[in-house]
Amino acid sequence: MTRIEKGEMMRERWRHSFSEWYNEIIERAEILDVRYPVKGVYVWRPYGFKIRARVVEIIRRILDSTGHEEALFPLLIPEHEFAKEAKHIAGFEDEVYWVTHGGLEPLKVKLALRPTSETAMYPIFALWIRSHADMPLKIYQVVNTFRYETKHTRPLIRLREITTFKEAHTAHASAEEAERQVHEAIECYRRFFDTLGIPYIISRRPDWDRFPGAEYTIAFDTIFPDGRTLQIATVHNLGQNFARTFEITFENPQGEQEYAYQTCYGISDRVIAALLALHGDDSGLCLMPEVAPIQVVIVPIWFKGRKEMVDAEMEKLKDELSDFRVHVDARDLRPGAKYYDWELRGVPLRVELGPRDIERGEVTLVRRDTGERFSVPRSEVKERVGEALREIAANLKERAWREMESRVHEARSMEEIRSLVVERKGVVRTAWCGREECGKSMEDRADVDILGILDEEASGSCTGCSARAEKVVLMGRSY
RNA sequence: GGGGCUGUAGGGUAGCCUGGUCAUCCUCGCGGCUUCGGGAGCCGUGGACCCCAGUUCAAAUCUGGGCAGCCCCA
Repeated sequence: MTRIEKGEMMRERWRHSFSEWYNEIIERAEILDVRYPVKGVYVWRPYGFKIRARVVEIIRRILDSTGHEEALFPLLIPEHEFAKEAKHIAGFEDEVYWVTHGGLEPLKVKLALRPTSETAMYPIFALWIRSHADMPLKIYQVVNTFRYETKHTRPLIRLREITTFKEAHTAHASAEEAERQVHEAIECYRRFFDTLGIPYIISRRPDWDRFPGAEYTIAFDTIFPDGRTLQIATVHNLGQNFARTFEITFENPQGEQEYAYQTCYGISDRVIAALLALHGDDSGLCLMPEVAPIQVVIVPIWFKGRKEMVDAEMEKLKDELSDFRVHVDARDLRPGAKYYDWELRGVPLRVELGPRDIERGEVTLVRRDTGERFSVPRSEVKERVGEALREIAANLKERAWREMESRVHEARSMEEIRSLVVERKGVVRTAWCGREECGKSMEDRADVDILGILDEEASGSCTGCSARAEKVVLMGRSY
């Protein structure tokens, strides 16, 4: 049996009862406690929180290295600022939480809990920016945001409190520079998802589905095992829309006042949902070594009369592996119970150490992703563990990409689109004439959304109206 | 947006239709002894009817409301 076949066998329930798998694993692996008594908000447990912290560190590293600076803006936004940009508020008004009282006293100015931070940041950007020399301004923050979701909430996927919104906001002295910033943001996010081994499809959202107040929106989507897509990142070119509203002006080199050109982009908790969901299997999580709180778990195999010898060796082994995040499981449980436990939690590599290994001068390694068990000489353990972790990361990434690509289909008729998506086969690529009216009609007739327009040449005729095709679009059902 | 289902120890459940005994079983927690190369065994022990109101001699069970969760459709 090949490694790939072995891995596939471990994903029956993951693939066919994904929703059930997801809910169960999130809780059993101690990522979140979903029992908090408010709808759509959840508790990060220590193990999940460590994963979250690693994910945040990766995006920080990427943003810091590309000239972004971290800041922190307030959670509360006064109503008069929030309401300034007409399209923006229209897009959010039915999902904003309002603080209306201080104690028993009604507030004179209602305060919104940020659903996103444009209207918190931009009045201040207007104070910070005076000349072209103050730009580019590239600010980001990692914060919680609130949205009164009316649809079915799901842990990390549809939240009322997004706990880990990584939002960046930039301002530039020209439209061209803002356009370049959009591309830089896309490259940053590519690196981020590549590091996490999360596969993605990049597309431009149709005009009727862009961010409220944006000129256009570029989105990253991934595909879950149930065939539904998950938006995992968006990048918006705001043009001068917000700058006009918030009077973000600067003096250009010619000495004239001009409105700033802005972009913003963000990634929510959903990236963690994707990270956990896409790399799992029937035994539980399968964490990328980069974000695993424990990369290597050492399980001692004790026998009567030889426990001290095993423990002594185990201490030495732990020191030898100190370059990695190592945990020694010295609990008074049978080894098998520990194996199941750490597999559920997704520890990428297990090291078993018993009398037999010690006699042979070896240790036993077991890979979480493939289940392979093999012995390595004790003298090479550090190198071999490092090598195994690298292979696991590469395999997880490759497997996730292969899995996602198997859910992308070509369709040439409305019926084909409909049946592929309804049968939960994933998403479809199809040709479109580019007219909004036709696009919306395609969505209605197929009962499937147009997710985005791909950056590809179209050929043939539009699947919706038979006119000449201008675009290739991605259609599917999303979370 | 529409519809359906559910809430009983930390987790999973039986009981509810047809109101009445010490609320069932598995898992789990704690103490102890023996064990340990894929979920250990034995002994002892601990822990629950979502909340508020109503009906009734009597409510986990019936009725209404609230809160929370799950599923399906748009």
